[in-house]
Amino acid sequence: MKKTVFIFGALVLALLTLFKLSKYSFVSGNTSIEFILAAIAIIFFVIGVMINRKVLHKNKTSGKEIDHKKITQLGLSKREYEVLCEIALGLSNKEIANKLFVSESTIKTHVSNILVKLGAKRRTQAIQIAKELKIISF
Amino acid sequence: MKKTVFIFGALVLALLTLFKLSKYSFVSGNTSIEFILAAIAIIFFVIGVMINRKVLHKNKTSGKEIDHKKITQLGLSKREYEVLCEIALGLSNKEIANKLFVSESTIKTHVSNILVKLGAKRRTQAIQIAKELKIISF
DNA sequence: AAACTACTCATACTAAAGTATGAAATCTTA
DNA sequence: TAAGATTTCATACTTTAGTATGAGTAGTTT
Repeated sequence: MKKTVFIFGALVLALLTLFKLSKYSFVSGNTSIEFILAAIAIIFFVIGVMINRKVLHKNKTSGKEIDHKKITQLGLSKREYEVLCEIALGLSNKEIANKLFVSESTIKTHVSNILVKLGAKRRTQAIQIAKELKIISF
Repeated sequence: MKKTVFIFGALVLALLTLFKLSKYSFVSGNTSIEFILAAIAIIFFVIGVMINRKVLHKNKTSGKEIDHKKITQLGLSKREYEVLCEIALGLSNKEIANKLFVSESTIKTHVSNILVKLGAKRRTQAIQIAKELKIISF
């Protein structure tokens, strides 16, 4: 809300400034009217883009931003979270082990811990839960 | 690409039209310069919003609309697609069997066919591929 | 130093997933 | 009706996933 007020304030200020500038250059005759018009067009084009981006940004939270707080709340360690991301990519335990340069049994340990912490019975369910908690990007 | 060219063409045309209008009104003195400036500001503001919306719209398709054509292209039957959706929800074969009132071996057969048709080795990978192909909602 | 946490690894086991093959019933389409 | 696709089910098998337990190492905190 504060940002919206600020943006509209800046918008009004820009408008008034351009009015004064246009009148001044109109009197002095130094600056061409085309330049003023082009400047206004560009400025308001940019303002339109920026405002629209901010508005649409709020509706785009789904599947993008990750809730890092929830990760620590669940007690997931760095390594466990890493493994969780690889699971979501569809890799097997052996493939994850090769990717992270550890043994498969290590990955199995991590996976077991992940399932307990997420309250999941299977890795596929863990993916679904992680999605709902917004702790993985998809 | 064609749309981009069209939009920029319209943009240039609008600019030129406003230039002529402003000069005409400047000579005749009927219309105030403020009105012209405000009109330019509003028009380019709207143009900025519209262009930005079109650009962002392409990135917002993720996780919403389902590509039904691709489902048939892959040769997935109704039942197989049903099973695929249940897999994505994190259910086990036995749970899917109970939900759809069939035996577990039937689900296994479906799953095997799904994996072949999607080119996946595991059900977790099938979920990932189905996501990328936009054939499941998530 | 001792306690704690995270990470690592192994072994042995159970459970689930996935493959291969064959077969029967249903439904659609030529 | 015959051919083809879909759905269903079973059995036997291999592979992967997941559990339980124990244990060693490294880094951090008290």
